[in-house]
Amino acid sequence: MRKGQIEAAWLGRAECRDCGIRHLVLFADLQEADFDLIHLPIEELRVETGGTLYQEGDAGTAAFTIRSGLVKLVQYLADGNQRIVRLLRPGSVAGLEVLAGHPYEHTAVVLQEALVCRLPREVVERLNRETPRLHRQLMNKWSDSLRLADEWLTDLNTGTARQRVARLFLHLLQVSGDGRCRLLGREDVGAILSVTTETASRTVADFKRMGVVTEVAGNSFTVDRDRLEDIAAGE
Amino acid sequence: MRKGQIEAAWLGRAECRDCGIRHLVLFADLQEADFDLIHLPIEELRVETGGTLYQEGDAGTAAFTIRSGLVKLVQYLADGNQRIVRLLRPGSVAGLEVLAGHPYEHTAVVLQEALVCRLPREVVERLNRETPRLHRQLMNKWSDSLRLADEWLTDLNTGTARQRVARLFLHLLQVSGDGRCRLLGREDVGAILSVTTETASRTVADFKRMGVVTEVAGNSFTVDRDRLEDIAAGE
DNA sequence: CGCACGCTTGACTTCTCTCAAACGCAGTGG
DNA sequence: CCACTGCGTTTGAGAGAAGTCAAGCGTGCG
Repeated sequence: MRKGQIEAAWLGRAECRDCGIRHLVLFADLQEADFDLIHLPIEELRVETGGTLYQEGDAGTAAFTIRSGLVKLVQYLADGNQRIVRLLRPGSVAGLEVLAGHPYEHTAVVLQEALVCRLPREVVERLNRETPRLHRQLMNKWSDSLRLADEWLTDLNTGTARQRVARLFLHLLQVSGDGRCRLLGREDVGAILSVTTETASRTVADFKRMGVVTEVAGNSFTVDRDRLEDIAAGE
Repeated sequence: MRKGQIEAAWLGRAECRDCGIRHLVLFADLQEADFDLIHLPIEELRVETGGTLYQEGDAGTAAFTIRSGLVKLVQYLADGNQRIVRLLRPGSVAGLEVLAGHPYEHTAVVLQEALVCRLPREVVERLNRETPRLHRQLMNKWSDSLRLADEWLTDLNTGTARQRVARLFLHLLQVSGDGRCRLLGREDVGAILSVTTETASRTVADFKRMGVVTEVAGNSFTVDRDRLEDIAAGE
C-alpha cells in the first residue's frame, strides 16, 4: 500500500512572484506583467518519501519544479528491474517531456521529502508562446537535464564498482556542500550504478571500515573527500 | 595526422527552402516568410569518416544538422579513455548546447561519411526569437536527445556484455531498416557499451560463429533479428 | 615487400553476480 | 515489557563473467 501511492499534501496556491528560489527555477526571468499570463493555478505540494509525482507512460498534464528534497527518475527494464536515470535536486524540472507533447518517460519517485510546484502544461506553453523571457530558461532546463544525463553515463557507469560508489558519494556531496551527505538505500545505489544490491552494500560497508566515509546517523555520512577522489580515479 | 583533423569539404550554401529532408529537421515548420530571417549563410558540408565537427570545450558558434551518415558524440574520461555518449543519425542536431550558451560538451566525430548543415548560432537564435514555429521543433530536438540519452543508459549499459552487443546491433538496425547494418570499430563498440575492446571483439566474433549475424562485407552485417532479440532479453 | 593497425584469440587474474543465510532495527501484538 | 515479524543491510562461499596482458592474424598502404 505504501509503494506507488501518491502521498502528496496540498500546500496551497504558489505565489511565483514572491518565490524564494525563483532565481534558479524556470520562471527566473519573468517580469511583473508576465505573471498575468498565468491563468491556471500553480500548486505547491509536499510529497513524502516514497511518493510519486507521476508514472512512466501517463499522459502528462504538468511538469514539476523541485523546490527541496530529492527525486529519482526511474525506468523499468524488461526483466522487472529498475534503472535510475537521473536524480533531481532543487531547481530541476521533472517531466519536461510533456512540454514537447510526450507522455512521461519516467516514473518520478521522491527519495527525500520534497516540496514541488506543479506547473500545468498549458501555463508553460502559453508563457512560452507569449513571452520570450521563458525561452532561455526553458532551454537551460533542457540543457541541464541533458548534461546531467551525459555526466551520469560517464561518471557513474564506467570503471569498477568501487570507483562508481566513490563517485556517487562525491556527486551527492555537491548537493549539501558541507562535507556531509545522505546516501540512498542500497537497492537504489545499485540501480544508479548498474551493480547488484549486494555489491553496493559490500562496497559501502568497505568504505565505512576503511574510514573513508563515516556514518553519523542512519545513512548520513561525513566523507573524506580526498581519499574518495583517489578511489574515484582508480586508487 | 588523420585524427582530430577536420576533413570537411564545403559543398555550398544550403537552400533550406528546398531541403529534401526538411520534414525531419529543425526547420520543419518554417514558412516562406521565415526564411527571410536567415541573414547568415547556412553551409552544407561533407565530412569524411574520422573528421570532427567540433571539439569538447570549444566555444560554440554553430549547431549542425546531420543529413546523412553517422556521427558519434564522445567525452574523454580522466584516464584518457573515451566514452561514446550518443550516436547521431540523419535528422538529429549536434551541438544543441551552444544554443543554451554553453561551449560544446562533446567531441563530434564522423563514423560514416556525413553530409551536415552548419547552423550558425545567431541564425537559430534569431529565428527562435522571431518565429514561434521554431519553438516546437527545437523543443522536439532537445526532447529527442534526452530520450536517446536515457535509452542509451537503460538499453546499452545494463545486463551482460552479450546482451549489450545484441542490443547495439538492434539499435543500428533501426538506422537502415532493411535487415542489414554496418557495425563500428571494436574500440567504438566497447566505448559505447562500457566494455573492453577485447570483450567487444570476442562477443561479435561469437555471434558470427553462431550465425546470429553474418558479415557480408567489411563490418557490414545481415542479422537474425529474432535470435538477437532473444539474446538481448537474456536468452 | 614489409610495416602498421585493427581484429581475434589464448591463458590467467580479478571482479561481480548469485544464492543463501544471518543480522539489526523498528513496529506490532501478546 | 518482551517476543515476533518484516524489511533492508551485511556477510559468506562458489560460479561465472569480464578485464588484463600478450601474442598471432589479416589486410591495406606506403
